[in-house]
Amino acid sequence: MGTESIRERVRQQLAQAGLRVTPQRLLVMEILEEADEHLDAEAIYERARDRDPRVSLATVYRTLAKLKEVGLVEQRYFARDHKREYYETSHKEEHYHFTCLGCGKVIEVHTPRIAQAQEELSKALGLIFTHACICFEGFCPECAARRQEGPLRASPPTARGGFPRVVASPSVKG
Amino acid sequence: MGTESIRERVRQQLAQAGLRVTPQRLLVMEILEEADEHLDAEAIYERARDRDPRVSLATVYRTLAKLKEVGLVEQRYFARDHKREYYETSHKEEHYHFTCLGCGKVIEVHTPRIAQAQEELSKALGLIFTHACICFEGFCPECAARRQEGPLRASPPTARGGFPRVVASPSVKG
DNA sequence: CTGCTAATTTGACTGATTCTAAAAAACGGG
DNA sequence: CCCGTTTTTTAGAATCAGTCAAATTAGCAG
Repeated sequence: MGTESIRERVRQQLAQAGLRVTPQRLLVMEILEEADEHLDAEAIYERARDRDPRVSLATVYRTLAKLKEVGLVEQRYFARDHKREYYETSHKEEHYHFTCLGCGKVIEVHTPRIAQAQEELSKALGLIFTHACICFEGFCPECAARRQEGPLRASPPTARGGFPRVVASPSVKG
Repeated sequence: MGTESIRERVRQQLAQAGLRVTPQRLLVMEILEEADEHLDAEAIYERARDRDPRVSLATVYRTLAKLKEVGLVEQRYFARDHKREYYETSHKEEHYHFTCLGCGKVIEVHTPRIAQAQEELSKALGLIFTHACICFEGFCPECAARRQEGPLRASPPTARGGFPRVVASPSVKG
């Protein structure tokens, strides 16, 4: 799937959502689609500016807000560095995020338990769930193993400029 | 249980954690113990200052960080207004938080599913979970009912000065 | 082409949290 | 009870992600 077809699809999605199709919006969506990691506004801004100087940070923020509003992207928070908003496109299946405190890598995990919890709580207490913010942290198998030997310094490489890669993992069946 | 016995217990807890016992720390812990709601640093600061002017906001922040470090208090984020850190003492049983978008109230919910998810994921993927950040939002039964009639304005009373009460709820069995 | 409207830009602003350097207070030994 | 050492507190300045505002620009209907 080349850049052109991404642009074309995004163009349709934007139009369908009743949003104007602007170069900036296309660019932001394109960057998010291409990314294999979770990006924050600043990272998106940097990448966008490289390709088209007619983008400002404020526009990236506003664009992300719009895209989120119409459901094209989703906002995430990670346990560490909870104050930064990360974004990903929302076409992927339901998943949650696990941040490794050793290496900083973000692992996507799949489990039906969260949805199950919501259903049960909804039924038992009459609550209506509209949104959940779920994130986990701990150690990935590699870092856990390394922890056996020397005591691990708990300070992960706080990815400034080098954002943690996202790793998908098989799901756990309910 | 009077104020004195709280102070005495906290005094021991602090000493046991290897922390110096200062009036400010006792006061912060006391305020948290007495609170029936989740407080942020500023709210704690205001209450502390009323009782003892020798407290600064910076100290409240640093004290909370210390207390969290040794496990006496826990930090929470709520879905909306995720930029604010809320605190509660950590002697309560495992629970999660549900924020009502209608009235702003925070409901404590109990479910074994989250722990179950962590166990399963841990077993399946070799991950070690050390911490999780879980919060839900949606509508409480009352606000959900009200939503049937008129379309609900989704802007909840963003508790400045009046923080949402915490309501405990029965747990859902596994 | 003209004008209307929504979108963008730049730069200033906000507000929660953290840092800094100097002053004060707590602990342990004498 | 007093002292010296070490930690803590203080007040104010700094930081940093995110937001807002005024002026500018672009898209599109007529």
